Amino acid sequence: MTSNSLPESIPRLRFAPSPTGYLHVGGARTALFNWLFARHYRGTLVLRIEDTDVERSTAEMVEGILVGLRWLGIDWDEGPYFQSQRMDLYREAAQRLVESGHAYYCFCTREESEQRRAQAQAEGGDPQYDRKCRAIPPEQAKARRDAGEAAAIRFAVPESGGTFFDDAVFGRVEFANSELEDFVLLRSDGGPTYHLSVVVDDIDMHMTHILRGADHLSNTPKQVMLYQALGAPLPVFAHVPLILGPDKTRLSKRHGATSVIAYKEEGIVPEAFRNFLALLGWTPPDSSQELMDDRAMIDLFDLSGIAKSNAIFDRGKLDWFNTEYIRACPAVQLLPLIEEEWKKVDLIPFQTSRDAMAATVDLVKPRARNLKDFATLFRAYFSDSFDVDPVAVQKFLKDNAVREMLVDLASHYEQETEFSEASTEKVLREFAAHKNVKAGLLINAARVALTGQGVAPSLFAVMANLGQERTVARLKNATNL
RNA sequence: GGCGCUAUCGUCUAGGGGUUAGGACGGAAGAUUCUCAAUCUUCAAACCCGGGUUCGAUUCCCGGUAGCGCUACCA
Repeated sequence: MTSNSLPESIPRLRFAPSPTGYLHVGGARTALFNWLFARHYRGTLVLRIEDTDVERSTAEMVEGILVGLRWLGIDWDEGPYFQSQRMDLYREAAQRLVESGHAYYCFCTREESEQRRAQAQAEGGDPQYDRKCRAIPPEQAKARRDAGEAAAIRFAVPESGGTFFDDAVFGRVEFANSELEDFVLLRSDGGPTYHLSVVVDDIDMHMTHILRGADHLSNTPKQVMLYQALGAPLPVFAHVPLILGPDKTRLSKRHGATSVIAYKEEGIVPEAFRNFLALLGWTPPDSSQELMDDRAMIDLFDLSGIAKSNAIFDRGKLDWFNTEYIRACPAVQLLPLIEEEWKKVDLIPFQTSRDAMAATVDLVKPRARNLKDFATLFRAYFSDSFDVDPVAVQKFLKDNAVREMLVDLASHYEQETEFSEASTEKVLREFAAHKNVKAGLLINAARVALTGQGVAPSLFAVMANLGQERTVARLKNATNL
């Protein structure tokens, strides 16, 4: 292990996912909190991959996590470190614990101990490991080891007393030691278990704050014992309540998307997702402040704002954040994301300049719910090949006389030398008066012909944006819808 | 089962010994009439239950209940 030479004033945090192939929502929120905390206090954020379970760890599994973090916009200062490359460290630590009497060799096979566990439980007894091997004298254990007998290393939990820690969000949490079994530190194959590798790494990497999901709350006393046995100071523990599905059970695939990438694919803007996630379990000092950019979240983030109770993932609220972000975001910033959506549907916009694209994005974005809308609902604003919503036709364009009036109107527009929002409106209203129909009738009908949709921005703004040529062509096409 | 944690509108939450219990999302109604998934206005909607402490508990304490978590040679 390296020696601790870092000033205490610089917080060191870590996000330590296991390589599950994708970044799930809960992990993303944990990562975000760590990131917000680290940035707020100008600390260091370390990424560490907990891949001690070799069977479940592949490069692709790791990549999935990184992809999720990158999309979310969470960066880190150190790492990624891989626990699989630090095995010696864990073995050494386990060895030291045996030597100091804090741990012992256990020769029970997994099957044996499981069998005895099951039996004890069946007899209504304690299902904990029966500590059989704890009684083996150290010299004898060593002899058996030297003879090549396979053994795990178990931590020797004190048989009485209690272990406590002061959690930054939950306060003091205390456990009776009798509740804790002699847990395995090092498997008989020489690989560390989670408890050993986390605390060895957290000590070695000088972590000052452990911000993680509350599912680790009950595990923490074991880790506290390890810190103590290893002679290391305790970091600040801060456990964060879990995110649940709408049915109040743990968020899982049953609830739909659990990978953050699924939200990218649904057209969610990363900033909006971050904002939404941050407010799941955290509230800024002014609780009425919900829409926040990264700067505001970083400035305001603090452990004191973290809730104790679990939160339910509310998709509706996420969509609201998303619409708010799209609306507030300048079109030029949105454009790269929108272009990705266009690519997916092979849409090549007819606009000849980015300024023109941006202007059109600005026109339609108040009605956008997600990025996909720009390639689907709003397709007609960027492409001449677009679908016409049959419901809209039914509602506004079912009358043949109206369709013909649109064609008639088109020829009026064709002759205009000016083609602005004001002039197009003037022409249409005068035309309607002539025909003795309500302007609204024509406006709604023209909307469908121009955009394929029953919902759109102000019609004349749409006309001005589309330009004279396209407006005329689409109106003339009204009889074919 | 044991242990731990939690409990305010449907959801995210604020608050806190005396409040009309606040905000946001969602919902409902209305306005606008050039559509609405835009905008504006209005409304409905909560302190889990039972004891205790107290002049007074939603708030503090205890118990219950419920939910979640942990209880692996997974992380």
